[in-house]
Amino acid sequence: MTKRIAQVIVGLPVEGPFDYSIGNELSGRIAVGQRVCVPFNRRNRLGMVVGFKKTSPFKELKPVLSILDKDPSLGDQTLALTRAIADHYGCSWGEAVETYLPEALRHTRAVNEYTFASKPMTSQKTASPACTLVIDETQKERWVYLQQRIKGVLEKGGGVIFLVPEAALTAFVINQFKHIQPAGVVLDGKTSSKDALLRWHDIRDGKIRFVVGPRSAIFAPVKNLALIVVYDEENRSYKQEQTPHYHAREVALMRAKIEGCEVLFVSSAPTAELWHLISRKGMTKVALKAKEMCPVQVVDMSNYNPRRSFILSIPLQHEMEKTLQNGGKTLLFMNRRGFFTRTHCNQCGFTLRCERCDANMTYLYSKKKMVCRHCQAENNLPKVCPQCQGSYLRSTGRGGEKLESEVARVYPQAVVGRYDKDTGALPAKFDILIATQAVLRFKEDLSVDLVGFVQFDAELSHLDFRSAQRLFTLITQLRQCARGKMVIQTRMPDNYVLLSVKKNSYTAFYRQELNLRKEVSLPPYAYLVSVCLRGRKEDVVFQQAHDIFERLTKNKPASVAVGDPRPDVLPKLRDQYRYLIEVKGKSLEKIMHYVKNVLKDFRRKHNTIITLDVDP
DNA sequence: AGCACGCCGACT
DNA sequence: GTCGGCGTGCTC
Repeated sequence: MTKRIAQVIVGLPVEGPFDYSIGNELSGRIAVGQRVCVPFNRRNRLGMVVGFKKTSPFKELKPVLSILDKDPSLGDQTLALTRAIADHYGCSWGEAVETYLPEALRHTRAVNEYTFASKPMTSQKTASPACTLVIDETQKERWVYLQQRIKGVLEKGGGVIFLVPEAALTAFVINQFKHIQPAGVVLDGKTSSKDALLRWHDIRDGKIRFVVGPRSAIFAPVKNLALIVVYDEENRSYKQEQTPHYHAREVALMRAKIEGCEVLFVSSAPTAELWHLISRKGMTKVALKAKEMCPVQVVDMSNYNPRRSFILSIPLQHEMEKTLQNGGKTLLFMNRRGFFTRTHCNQCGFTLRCERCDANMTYLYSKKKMVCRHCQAENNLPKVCPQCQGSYLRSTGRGGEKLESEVARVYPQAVVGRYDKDTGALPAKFDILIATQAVLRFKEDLSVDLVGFVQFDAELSHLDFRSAQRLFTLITQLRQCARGKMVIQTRMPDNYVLLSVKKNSYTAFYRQELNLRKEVSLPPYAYLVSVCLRGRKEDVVFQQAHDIFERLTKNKPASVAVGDPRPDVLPKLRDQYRYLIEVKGKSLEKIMHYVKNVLKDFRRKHNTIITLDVDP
C-alpha cells in the first residue's frame, strides 16, 4: 500500500493535523515521527508527520516538500508524551513537539550527517508510575541513597534522567556520581546548538545513559529510561514561564506513565502538591532524619519600634556576638537587594518608579544607580524631583547593602560579606554574610553556625496560596545551613509555619497546609487554570478581561468556578499591563474544554495577548 | 503566530 | 480620491 496523504502538525497555536499529498519519490521513505518541510500559509515550515490517510476532505492538497531526517526523530512514546503535554497545558500538539525537540531540530534544515542506530521503541505502558519521595533533613544522606539507586539502575542497563533546578548545579551532581558512571550532561544556554544536537543523538543512541540537566532535560531522549530524579522538587524553576507553561514534575509523571519508569523526588521540604501525591497508597516516602536539627528561636518583634531600634533584635545580636567570639560564621537572611528600596520627594510626595513596571526603584550603592527589580532598567539618581524640581528627594527602606553597612559599623572586628543574585561568587572569607534568597543556590555546601532570618514578615506579604509552603521550604533550607542555631524575627510568632517549625515536625506542617487547601478547594484538591491577558493599554486589557469573564460565566457548567478578573501579582511588567482570570474545577479536562471553547470564538483586539497557564 | 484582506478616518 | 491603522479570517 502506497502512502498518499500525510497528516502533519506544525509548531503554531493551531490544532491540526493538516493533510498533505505525498509525491511518489517520498512515499517509500516517509514515516510517522519524521520531520518534514511543508508549505503552510504561503511559507515553508517545519512539520511533523503524525499519521496517514487515504482521502481528505480538502480538494487541493499541497505536497510534502521534503523529508528532513533519514529515520524518525520521534517515536511512539514521544508522540504520546507530546500529545499528553498539549492536552494538559492547552497548547497545540505541534507546539509541544517543538518544545520537545532540541534547538537544532526546530528548523527546516535537513540533518543528514546522523543516522539513528536504533528504531524508536513501540511499547506503551499505562500503569500508574512508581513514585518515591526522599525527604532529607541532612543534605548529605541523600547522596548515599541516590548513588545506590542510580548505580543499581545503570548496572541493569537502564537510563537515568537527573533534573536539577539550575544548570549551575549539574557540575556538582556529576561530581557526586563520577566514580559510578561517566556521565552525560545536558547543558542549556552555553552549549552550542550543534554540540547539543550531537549530545542529543548520543543520548538517543544509548551512548549516554545518565543525563543531568535543568528543566528541559526532562525531554532528553534517553533509551530504556528507568528512573527520573527530580532534585529539589519544590524549586520554582521547574515551571516554565513561557507557553507551554509546563512543570517538569508533571512531565516527569507523564513520561513515567508512558515509559513505565520510576520517579524519585528529592527534597527537604517538598510542595504540598507532591506531599499529597506521595501520601496516596502505593507511593513511598523515604525519610532521612537528621540526628539533630538545629534549634530555632522565634523572636517576637511586636514591641520593637523600627524607627528607634536597630533591625537586629537584642537576642539575635547576642547570638551573633557569641558566634563571633567562638570564631564562627553567621548568615543574615535579608531578601531585599540594594541599599535603599524607595526614593520619594518630601515636597510633593512623588516616588521614583520604573516607567515600564510601576515598581519602586531600588538604589544600588555598588553601582551608584537606581534599578528596577523586575526589568533591566537602570538610571542615575536624579538631583532634583522629576515632578516638582525641588531638591527634597529622600531615600528610605532597607536592602542588603544597607544592612551590610550597619552590621559593619556595629561589629567593626568582623569580616562582613554580602551575596545577592548579581554578586559574582560567594565571599571567600566572612564572619557575617548578608544574603538574599539567591544564596541558596549554594545550599549544598554552605555551612554556617548561626542563621538570622531578619525580616520574616516581609515574606508573608505575598498574596499567593503557595506562600506558606514556600516559606516553610525557605526556613527549612536555611535551617539546614546552620550548625548551631537559627533565629527568626517576626511580629507574627503564632504563624502556623513558625509553629510547625518549632515543633520540628514537617508532617504537622503538611497536615495543616493540606487541610487549608482542601477547605477552599485549591490545588492539589482542585485544578487551577489562569487565563492571562497582557497588553500596552490598561483600559483595553481590563475591558477584554471583563469581556472574557462575562463569556466564561454565561453558560458556565456547575463543575467549574470562575474568579473575578484581577491584576496579576505584577500588574505591569515591561510596559505591559497584566490581568488574569482564574478558573477552578475538579476535572482538568472539563476546565480546558470549557475555557478553550470560550476563547475559540473570542476575538483578540488591540494586540492583547491571551495565554493559558495550567497549575500556575 | 503571522500574514493578507477589507473596512473606515484624515490628508499629500 | 488613497494611505494606513487595526479588526478579522485562515492556514491542509
